[in-house]
Amino acid sequence: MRTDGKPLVIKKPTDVKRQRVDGSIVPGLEDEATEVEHLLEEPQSEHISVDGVLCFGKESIEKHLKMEDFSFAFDYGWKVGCGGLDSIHGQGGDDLKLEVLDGLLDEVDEVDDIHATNDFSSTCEDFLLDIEFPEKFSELDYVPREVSNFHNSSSESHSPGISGSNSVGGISESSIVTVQESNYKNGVLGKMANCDLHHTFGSKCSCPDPVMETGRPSIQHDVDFVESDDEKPLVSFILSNKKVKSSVKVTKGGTHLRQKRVRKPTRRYIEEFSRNSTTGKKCLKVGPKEDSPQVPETQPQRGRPRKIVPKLEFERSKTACDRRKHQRMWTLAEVIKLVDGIAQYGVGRWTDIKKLLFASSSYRTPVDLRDKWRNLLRSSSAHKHNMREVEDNTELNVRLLPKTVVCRIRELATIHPYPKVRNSNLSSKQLTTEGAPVNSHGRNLRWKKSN
DNA sequence: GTTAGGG
DNA sequence: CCCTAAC
Repeated sequence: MRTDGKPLVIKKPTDVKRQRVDGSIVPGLEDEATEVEHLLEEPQSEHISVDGVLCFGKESIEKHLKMEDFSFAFDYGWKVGCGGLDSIHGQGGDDLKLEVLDGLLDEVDEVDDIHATNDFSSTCEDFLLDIEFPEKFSELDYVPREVSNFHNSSSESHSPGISGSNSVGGISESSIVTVQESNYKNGVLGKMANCDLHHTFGSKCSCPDPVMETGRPSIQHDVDFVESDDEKPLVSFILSNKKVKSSVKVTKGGTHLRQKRVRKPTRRYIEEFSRNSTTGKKCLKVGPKEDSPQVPETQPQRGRPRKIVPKLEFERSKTACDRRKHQRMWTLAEVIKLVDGIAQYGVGRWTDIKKLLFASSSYRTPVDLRDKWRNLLRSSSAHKHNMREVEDNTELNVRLLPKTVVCRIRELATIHPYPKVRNSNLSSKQLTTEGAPVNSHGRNLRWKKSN
């Protein structure tokens, strides 16, 4: 409801789509409807161009589409016989809607863990049960729009109550339909919905940047806009990750939109998006992923399951400088000490070397020793191939080391081949000269300290 | 907790 | 130097 008492009257259907109040953007009802519909549907199109979408509001996407771990639910109801949303929006929004649709479908394809088919179908099942449709949801008598692309993407699952209001004439009063989908991994739906919002309204969206709101309940933007139409469809729409709620209510007096807070996109999404945008590849496959390399649910997980640590994007933007805050250059004495330690204890006993030789150097961890040794091996290995340059003190770090130290490193390298820096002359050996067993990867197996 | 390996 | 999986 507008509080100023001056309802806006918008005549063009496309303009009805959004009104800016309080800096927020109100999605048009039909867009909402489209969104809802397509979240419930299975991508079918083989190849959908999303040119308009990807370029459209790109920044907004990156900034605003920040949703992870979102479970998602719709809660929308409508009044039937009111002429539906079609009467409100007419055909004007179809183009935009298609773009939104395409974007959504691409999202579907991009995200790893989406189980579009199964989950959607199950969702639709629930949906049907809740609202007691006389027919199966997907079989409802939806009349597709004139645009052929709709067929490509998803004409089947269009919500009849919203976009095809005439087809649900059997429902005479508003029904509240709740579709709860908590099984979604990585909150695909939430992401999609969010994406959709900003895909759709990115160009006009001037609302405050809603990024980085992970895990918190959403801010609710109240946005009003007035429909010129007499009918009063009611669409409310809940995005919930623990009750994140958005609702759009369209009444005669106006529309109430409570816009969810947006989450940052997943890391994968960002990578995918940037990859596609940089390579100029804007056509993403939608539908059955025949050769898609990213089908995580079917990939056998090797080894210990990774912890799912929600990584925030700004964590990735740490500079290399920030990452190496405590860098301390290795001195020649330290290197010699390390070489001595390795000669004495062997490769791999980094804690021993640390305790015995670097006890006073608290800043040198066993991992540091290991890394340094790895670098020394790498350098000395390269040194072998570029002897001249090294002797001329041109390129490598090893150049700063005395020849004797370099020779010792190389000698130790042959004795204790480090994985992946193994010397060719030792590649066939299965035992080191100390008799330390080497596993199939060339790794020294741990041996007793009494050795 | 330690180590390997990748970044 | 940091991170993480594997052990």
